[in-house]
Amino acid sequence: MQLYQSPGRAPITTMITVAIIEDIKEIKEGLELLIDSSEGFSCIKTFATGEEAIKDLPAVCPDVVLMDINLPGINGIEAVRNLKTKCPTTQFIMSTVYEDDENIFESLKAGASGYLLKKTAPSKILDSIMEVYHGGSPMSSQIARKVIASFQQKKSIDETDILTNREKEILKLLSKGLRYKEIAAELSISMDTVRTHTRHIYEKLQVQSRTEAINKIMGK
Amino acid sequence: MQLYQSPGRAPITTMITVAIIEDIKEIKEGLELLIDSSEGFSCIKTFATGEEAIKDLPAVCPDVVLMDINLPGINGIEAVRNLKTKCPTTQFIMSTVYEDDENIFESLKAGASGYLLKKTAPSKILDSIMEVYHGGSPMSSQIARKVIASFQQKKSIDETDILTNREKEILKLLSKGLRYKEIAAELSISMDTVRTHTRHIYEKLQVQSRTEAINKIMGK
DNA sequence: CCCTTTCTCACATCATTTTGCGATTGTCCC
DNA sequence: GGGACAATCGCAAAATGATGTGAGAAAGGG
Repeated sequence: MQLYQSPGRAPITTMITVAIIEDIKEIKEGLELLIDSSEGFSCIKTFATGEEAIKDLPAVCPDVVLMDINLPGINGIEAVRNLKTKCPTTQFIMSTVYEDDENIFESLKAGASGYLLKKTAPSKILDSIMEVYHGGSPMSSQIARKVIASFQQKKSIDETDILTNREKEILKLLSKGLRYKEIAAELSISMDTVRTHTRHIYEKLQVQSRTEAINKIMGK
Repeated sequence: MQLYQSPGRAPITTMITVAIIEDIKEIKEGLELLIDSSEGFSCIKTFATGEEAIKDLPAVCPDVVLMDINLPGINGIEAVRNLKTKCPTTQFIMSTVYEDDENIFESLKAGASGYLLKKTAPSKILDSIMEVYHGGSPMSSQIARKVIASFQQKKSIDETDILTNREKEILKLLSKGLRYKEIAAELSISMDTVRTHTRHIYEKLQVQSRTEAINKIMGK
């Protein structure tokens, strides 16, 4: 099946082993063909569901796994979370149609190293497998920007200029989960003053609860 | 100075304006020449120190800034932190000889969108400027991996095995700041059930408030 | 079949938070 | 001095959250 391998060539010593988890039959077989027909790559296993992968993938632990996110039953993110612990050296590349922030971050946290859109060109897919195998993290620069943006969201409390210093101080303590009476004790002021500051904070941030205020300032 | 621009060609309408902050004269002039001699790019300003840039860059706010990290006086990261607020639309690409984790993250947090090593080939530098200008985040996949690694250290809610799936679900909504009644509506269950789940969550996490629970699970 | 876990719901009570309306004291600036 | 703002405190009502107790239904394992 090595369509592009010249006959008589010395055996490839560094064959990259790949597994595919993908529920759509056509896509799965397309990827399998792409990989098996490319020199230096071998698709050693495919699965249609996360459950099957969790059951049988650890026995082989391929170099790279292409994991669909939208799977029936347990999704690809959960599958990676589970499998990454059993196959720590395996590199996981998520595959999805959506460029959804939540999924991107959850995937990365779950242990994925790369993130590809399904519309990605076949040659790019092979590049990405190579890249992740060699310690890189393939992702479009658009996705990289989202990842970076999540860093920048975390403006530390002090950068907000709409709150006074005292209000920032109160908000910090609020975010630590202290109660009004504890904050009052901490700052040696009355509980009513804490109430007043909190009210002002909420008004300025346009929220109506502690958690909302924290989320608004700290970023998600 | 447009070395590579064919004579008689129609004027470029979308010229990308670039500024360079770099204390080593040779490198600075090399970059300047590279940019000015490339079609579609214009180096409108260069600085040898962060102080000068902070003083005079806001007047021009170029599309892209190449910022050296190791500058005398205030370093490139501080300079970006300062300049990004004054020129929010300007994209900053950090330039450095070291692939240092700490610097990478601090730069990104400060507002940089890309990260290049000084050994990067000239053509790649131009590519990166284009990329960052078009909303991407150019970085080597090695650096991307480091960025991703920092994500994986953050335990996500789902990794807690002491909570049931339903409880995790409730906690996610709690962390978004929703009220009990809103959570109940969201999950189509009664408010009392939300209360019960919340109580169990608190018992398992050994906390006694929403904020404490969030802090405990989300980590610092 | 029994036991455990999970998810569900109810009633009740107390604590805490959120919100409304005032008010006093400084400080800084025009 | 007048005005704007920041920080402090008080009272009080309404809303929400936290906690105790109990309990039924469904699922899964031994």
